[in-house]
Amino acid sequence: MKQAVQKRTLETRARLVAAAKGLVAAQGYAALRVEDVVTKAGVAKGTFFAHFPDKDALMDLLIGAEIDRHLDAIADLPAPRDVDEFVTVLMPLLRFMTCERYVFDVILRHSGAALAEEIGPIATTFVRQAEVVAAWLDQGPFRRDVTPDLLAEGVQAFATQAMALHFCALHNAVPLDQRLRPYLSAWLQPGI
Amino acid sequence: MKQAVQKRTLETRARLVAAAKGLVAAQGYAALRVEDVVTKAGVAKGTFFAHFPDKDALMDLLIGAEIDRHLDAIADLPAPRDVDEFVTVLMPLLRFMTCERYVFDVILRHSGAALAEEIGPIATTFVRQAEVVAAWLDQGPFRRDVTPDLLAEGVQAFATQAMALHFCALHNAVPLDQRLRPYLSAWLQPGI
DNA sequence: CCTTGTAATTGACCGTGGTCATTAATTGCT
DNA sequence: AGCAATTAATGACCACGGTCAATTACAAGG
Repeated sequence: MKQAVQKRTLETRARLVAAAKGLVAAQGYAALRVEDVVTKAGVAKGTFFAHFPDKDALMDLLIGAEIDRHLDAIADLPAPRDVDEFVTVLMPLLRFMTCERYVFDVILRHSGAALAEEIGPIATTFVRQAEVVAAWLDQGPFRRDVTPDLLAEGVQAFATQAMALHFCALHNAVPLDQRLRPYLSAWLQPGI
Repeated sequence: MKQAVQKRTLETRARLVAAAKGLVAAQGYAALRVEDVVTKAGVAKGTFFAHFPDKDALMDLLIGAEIDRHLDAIADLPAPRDVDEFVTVLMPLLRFMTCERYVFDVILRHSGAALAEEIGPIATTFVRQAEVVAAWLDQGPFRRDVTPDLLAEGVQAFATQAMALHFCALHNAVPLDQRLRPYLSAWLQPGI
């Protein structure tokens, strides 16, 4: 007979997550060390891995939560009326996704799981993102020859492309939004 | 006064690369260990890092070379006449890129550098790939309202998206080419 | 063919993610 | 309360990528 989850377990997990959030706030994602997290949480190293399969799973959780916060804000907004507005509305989210090279890498690694059975926090946000975008696209002055779902997938593909290129263009600094706009014009309003 | 590169140096590097290629052929990319490479090459561990900044740089080299082989084959082919042919021609390359989850991750990490000053082997192949594709697009029955360069970037974006989704769809197995075709139809021939 | 400066090589060492047998805490049952 | 079964926590240990001061091989000038 299966036993219920112990209260202690939830507390420990909460302490680990809180410690991690504190450390990230102080020094960013890339600098996060499992050792530091367990020390700050006051538990042994092994305990961490009893709660998370690996460090990446914690990152998935932390970053997924942050993306969700941005999506909450975005979902409340009215549907954008053109590509410019579209990009503007998307920018805060994209800026977070590119706040650190490491963060973008984690997102890339986890976003792909969007169709798998056991999807993680980041993958879930990608599904949500596609839903929000698809809903917008249905209301705006955008092409109708393909389904909103396909259009939304394309938006994700171009956003990813723009973000990936963003990281190399350090010198040659084209801002992210300027990179994204021509992509989305061509994708959402071909021939215009 | 700067001295010329010693012959010994080139030999050592060649031995390292050869050892790595042998190991990859035997056990795949993900299982490659620096320790094994240096043992097989008959040098000390430190030597490896005198020749490559890190393990990733070796991977960049090995995978970049393999992508180049596929591009060589592709570049010789006549320009595809429609989307179906387009996808068919691209498939061998995409299949290699997705032969291992690890390989795809390495490619993602390095492809972004395509515009940076010091671009690595994989990033170089992405530039080449864009050139080949852009040349095709100029000859086929595809949209002309945007530049071939932009179209080619879009092809890369959609190919990446299709490959990323490919890895989650293990159960839900839609083949890669079937996933790519609707993307490219909508991108290259809107309204048809 | 020795001397001297530079480039290449070495391997002990470190940091960090991750494992696992052992120990401690908790719960359910009588 | 006492006992057995289950779950959580521990920390010594391992794997593997990467570092660096010391050593060796090399090439050029006298």
